[in-house]
Parts: sequence; C-alpha cells; structure tokens
Amino acid sequence: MRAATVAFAERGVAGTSLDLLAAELGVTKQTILYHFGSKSGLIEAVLARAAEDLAAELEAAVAGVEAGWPSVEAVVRASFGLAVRRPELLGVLREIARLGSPWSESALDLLQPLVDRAIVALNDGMDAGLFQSGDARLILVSAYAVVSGVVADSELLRAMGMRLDLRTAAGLRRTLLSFLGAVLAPSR
Amino acid sequence: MRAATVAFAERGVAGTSLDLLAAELGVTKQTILYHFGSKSGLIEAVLARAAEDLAAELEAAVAGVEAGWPSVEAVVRASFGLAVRRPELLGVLREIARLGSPWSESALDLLQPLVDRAIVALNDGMDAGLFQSGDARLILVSAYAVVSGVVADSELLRAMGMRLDLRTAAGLRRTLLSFLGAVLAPSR
DNA sequence: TTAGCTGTCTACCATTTGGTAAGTGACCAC
DNA sequence: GTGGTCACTTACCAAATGGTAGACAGCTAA
Repeated sequence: MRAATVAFAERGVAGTSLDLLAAELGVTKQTILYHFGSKSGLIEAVLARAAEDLAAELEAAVAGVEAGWPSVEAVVRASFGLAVRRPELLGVLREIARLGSPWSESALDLLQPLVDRAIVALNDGMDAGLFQSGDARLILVSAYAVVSGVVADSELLRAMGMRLDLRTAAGLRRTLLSFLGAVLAPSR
Repeated sequence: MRAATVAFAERGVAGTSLDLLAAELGVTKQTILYHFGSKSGLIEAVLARAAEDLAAELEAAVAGVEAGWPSVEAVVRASFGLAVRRPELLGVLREIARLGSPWSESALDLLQPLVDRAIVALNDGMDAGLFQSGDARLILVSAYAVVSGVVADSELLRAMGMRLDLRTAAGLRRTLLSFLGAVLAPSR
C-alpha cells in the first residue's frame, strides 16, 4: 500500500499498472490481486489509509494547541511538514478524487469531516473575536490550495530554481502565514 | 487539439486513450495519428499551444497596465478568469509537466519566460519601492499555487459546497488579492 | 499424518492500447 | 482525363492491461 500510494501520487492511478507496481515490489501482479481483489480494491484501500493518515496527522498537530491563531499556525506547520515528509499523502488524495464517480464521492466523504472541522474552527474564531470576520470557506480553500498546489506542481518549483525541501517549505510556510495573518488578524 | 487539451486536463494523459478521444470527435484514431504522428506528437502540440495561449492571455492582461500593484491585480484577475473560462489551459500544463522526462523539461522551457518575467516584475517593484521587499519567488509560487490548486482540486471545492463559477472565482480573487496586498504593500 | 488454510507462483485470457500498412474518394494542377 | 496530394478510412498487429484458474509450498490444528 505504501508503494501504491507513492506510485498513484507520482504517476497517477491510470499511469500505474499493477504489473509495474508488482515489479517494483519484487512480487507478481497476482499477489497484489490476491490481497486487494482488484485494482479498484487497491485504490479503495489506499484512499482509506491516506485519508485516515492525513486526519491523524492534522489531529495530532492541533492536539493540545489553544484555539485561534496558534491552531492555524499548527495546522499550517503540519501541512508543510507533510508536504515535505509525505508528499504522496496529499498527492494520492488529489489523484483519486480526480478519478470521477464514484471515487470523488468516496474521497469527499472521507475528507468532509476534516473540512467541516476546519470551517467550524475558523468560524468559532471569528465569532470569538480571535479572527477578523470573513468567508471561512474562501480562506480555507485558498490556504489549502497553496499547500496542494506546491505538492502537485513540484515541476513548477523547479522552473523557479527551487526544490520542495525543508528550507523552501519553511519559506512557503512563512509566506502562507503572512497571508493568513493578514486576512485573519482581528482589526485593532 | 481542443478536445485533447480538455481530455488531458480532466482525465490525465495516461488516462486518455487515442481511441476514446477519436470517438469523442467522431473520427478514427488513425485520423489523429495522421495529423500528429504519435501520441507524443499530440502531447507536444497540445503543450506548445497551451503554453502559447497562456502567455498570450497573461500578456494581454498586463498590456498597457502600469507596473506595480495594478499589474499584480491584472494578472490575478486574468488568472482566475482563465480558471473559470478555460480551466483546461492550466490543467493540461500541470498534467504534462507531471509526466517526467522529457516532458517536464519541455514544459519548463516554455513556461520559464513567464516565470522570469513575473519575478523580474516583482523585484523591480520592490526596488522601486512599489512593493515591500521579500522573496519574489516565494510570493509568486504561493500565488500561483492558489490558482493552480483551485483548478486542479475542483473536487475539494465541492466538499466545501462550492463550485468554480464566476462568483466563487471573484471571492477567491479578492482573498488572494488580500493575501498579496498584505505581503506586497509597502510599509508606511 | 493429514487436512485445511494462506500466500505466492505460473499459465492463460479477453480487452485495450499505440502504431503500421494499405487502401479510397475528393480535389486540383496540368 | 490523368497523376498526385490530402484527409481519412478499414484492416491489422504486438505489447500491455486487468483479471481468472489452478498448482505448489509452508504452516497450523486435529
């Protein structure tokens, strides 16, 4: 599943054949089919695991962190950490969500709780005066798109003479936090 | 080429077979091969056209617009306009760039001028005191990632109960411009 | 010892895929 | 009218793809 996750994220689902995946693992394609039944079964398992892992990582990031700006900072930090440490986690989710029915729906179901939780947190923060009022969804989707876009378009980073390493991620994190700070900071 | 661009952007290059593409067009696969020689030939043509179109659109957007913030605004407006009007333009570039050698290099060559131009414009603005100083590359890549991420992850938009329509794009544009305004506005 | 289960393999299979070869009709210059 | 080019077709083909069937070895429980 780890190999499949990486392969799906890097080469796409359609671009990953069971034969090739099996060869990478030093087994035959039939071994994969034995464990997952079909390619769809493999996709399903990979999707479920990735969503679970992502939720766990973000959950861990905000655990014990106080609501408001510190939580935002923690999530952003964790997201860019994932983008460097496990880019395939975000990549495979996007890749599977793009497959169309019924995969988009499955992915959507699995990610909905995360989205809802973030929206609620932002709105709560706004209500509590910790954040400036605004459209939480627009802010969330913009922030997510930065992380997702950076992971997905690593080729474009190269066009700018950058790599998705720790230093770049730190710079991007600072930039995104400035972005968010500007939009969320309560007017004084 | 228009059909191929849309198909590549939506289903990926590997996920688009010549047979299917031909069927959509009401011709045979051999007709496509006649005009483009091979699938690679088609990809190459689509890539070149997409890069050219993107450059032309952005060029037109900043033509006659004064340097500094108005230019930033114009580019952001044009980008989100493209994201709504012609999402396949951005999508296909990302999709082809992801194919690995030698496609990434080709795509990179074609997009490099755009990137360079944007970097120079930002740095000039900083030198002229129109913008706050900062890392132009980080700002550019972040801003690009917002647009790219929104186009690529249209499924996630749905998870938030949003569509990539004119209204949403306008909201995202305002959000991104707030982001950029906060990072670029000269300190007073 | 043996029966059964598990994980893997070899051997196939039908379909799909990118690509080649050889035509066929329409048009056009001479 | 006739030769040639252009756009497109039908008829194939070899390789790759997802998937099935059945054999085989290792392990465990009776």
